[in-house]
Amino acid sequence: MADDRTGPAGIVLSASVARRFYLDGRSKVEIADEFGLSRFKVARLLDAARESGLVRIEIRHEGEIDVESSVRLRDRYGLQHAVVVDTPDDDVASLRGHLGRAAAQLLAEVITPDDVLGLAWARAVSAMAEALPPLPGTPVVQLTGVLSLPGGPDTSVDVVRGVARASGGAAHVFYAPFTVPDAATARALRQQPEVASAFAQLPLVTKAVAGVGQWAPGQSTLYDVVSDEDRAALHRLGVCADVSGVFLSADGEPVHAELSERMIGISADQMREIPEVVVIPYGTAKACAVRAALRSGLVGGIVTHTALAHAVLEG
Amino acid sequence: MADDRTGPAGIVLSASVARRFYLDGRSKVEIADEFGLSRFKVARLLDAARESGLVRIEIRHEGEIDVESSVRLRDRYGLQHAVVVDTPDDDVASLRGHLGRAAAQLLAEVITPDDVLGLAWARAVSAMAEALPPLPGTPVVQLTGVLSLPGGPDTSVDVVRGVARASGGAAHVFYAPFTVPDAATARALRQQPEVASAFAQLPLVTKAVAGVGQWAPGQSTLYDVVSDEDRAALHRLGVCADVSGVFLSADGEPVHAELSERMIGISADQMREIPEVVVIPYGTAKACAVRAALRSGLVGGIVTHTALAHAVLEG
DNA sequence: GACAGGGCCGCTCAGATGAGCACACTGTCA
DNA sequence: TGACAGTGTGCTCATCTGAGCGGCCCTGTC
Repeated sequence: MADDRTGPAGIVLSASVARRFYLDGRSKVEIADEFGLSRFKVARLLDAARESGLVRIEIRHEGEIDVESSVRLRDRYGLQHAVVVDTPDDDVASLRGHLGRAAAQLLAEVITPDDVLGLAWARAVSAMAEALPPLPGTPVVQLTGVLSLPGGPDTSVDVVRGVARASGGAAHVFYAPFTVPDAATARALRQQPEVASAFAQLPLVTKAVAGVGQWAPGQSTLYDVVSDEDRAALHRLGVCADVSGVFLSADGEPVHAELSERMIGISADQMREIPEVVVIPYGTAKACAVRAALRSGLVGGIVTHTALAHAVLEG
Repeated sequence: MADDRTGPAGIVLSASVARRFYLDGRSKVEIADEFGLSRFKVARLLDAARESGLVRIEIRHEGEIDVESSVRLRDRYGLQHAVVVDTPDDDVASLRGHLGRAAAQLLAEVITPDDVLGLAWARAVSAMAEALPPLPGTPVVQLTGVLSLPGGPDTSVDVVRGVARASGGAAHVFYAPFTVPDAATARALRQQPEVASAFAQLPLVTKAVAGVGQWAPGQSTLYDVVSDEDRAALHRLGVCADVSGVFLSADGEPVHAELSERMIGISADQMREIPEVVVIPYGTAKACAVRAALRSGLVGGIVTHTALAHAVLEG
């Protein structure tokens, strides 16, 4: 008859004890003395209170960052950093701005004076570059050739130059297109001193930022500029995603395509050597490509929005 | 530049660590190993996370009991038990039923086979008695004379008898009115064997249940049955509350009135000797009387509803 | 380049804590 | 009455934890 933990007195006692422990920060010994219980009894009451839901602990951030999804992404894919921004995604330009700013904050936070930054070309990377505060003398390396879109934003060269100018570090840039008509031209371009010099920096790059495309119309800038034959060929090879020109199958395996021979940019092997590659994907349609990128092991960081994070996690 | 705790990476790291610690129950050492930090750093992150509101701990009960108010009442007045029922208070009969059931649960929970139960008369005490499960052979003692209301509920005798019958314990009852016309009659009644025998049990009573009245029209059954002169006399003496016929000033001091001489019931001194007296007040109008009762030190337990609890705490 | 100031970090050690064990009590059955 | 399973409680000891202290690095100044 003595004490039934589910009765009113038990509930109120548990709540009192829980309040003292969790909110007032008292030790269990103090609480035991105060209530005339043994410290073991206090421990059991507290366990029961958590078990029964009387004490609820929630981890929630008031700001823009969706910590729940961030942590889940980080844990699920063993990432170094994951930042999920809780922002409406109906307006793509605004969304890209939000992600760019979040990525800029992330980069500013994790970069050290010893880092060498690599930048691939993507619209989200441009957005990030615009929001980036001056970095501590960080050298910046261009990872991909120029994919010029009429009326589009800055080219990869412009972005790298801009970031390096602000940081005061060296800018390792090269003027070459991302794709060329044949492999021989690509080989010749790679021999050019400027290109070769930039590529020689690749092993030194410690942090890089890239976009993610899905191999489908409107989901990859690269997809949208290559020929129908190239599109079909990569489809046949099972390409699902491209990360700055590195093609991946749905399960994250790098796919070497003939098109790769005709591109001036970082390879899968080179990307693997970079300690942390941060990607900035957006749009729920890209969930499959993002999963491929995260599974590939090439990517160590992600900045995205809630809807895509959910799509990736629930798939 | 290294780690700014307010940046996205810092927030997500804090959230990860907090999740591991608070939700997964890992130790700080384990977490430190997992994240490559020192356990001190983990401790600081967790402190900062709580400080900043990233981790929120709330104590809340899903059921009828308002644990927040219960704990506050209990702490504020140093009570042994406080149970605040979160129930609408527009219908008095229904409210009394809720409080009666809660009080019955409380009593059933805290009573032991060694206890002797005293019952004063109040409508809420009747409601409690109706909801009370059989107690373990508990003797029951009547604390107050009979206040008969035409068409009212059971008298104090009926209530005591009913509870004792269910418990299988002795019923110490007496048939005498609560108030009589003069002090001499009261003294004579107290000499009667039946009354004297019941009163002789008073020092043995370990738990009692009573109502609380406020000395105002409609706020005290006693007020409503005594003469205008008595009402005025007690007003002049500064009486604010009556707890089963024990009169209290607003600051909780017992007030001895001439009327007390003409009553057959427990005195303030006798009540003080009872280890725990539980009161069951309701109606926000009684806030002042309840405060007086709780301050008096005569009362060790309270069962009430949220609105009155708030009124008492905020006054 | 030297140096003082300030903040951050990890170490030490005493105190707090939890897992596991032993014991007491209760109600049940033979 | 006595044996016994089940439950609740507190003890022991190894581990975990936090306050305080001192060292280290970074920064700004001369």
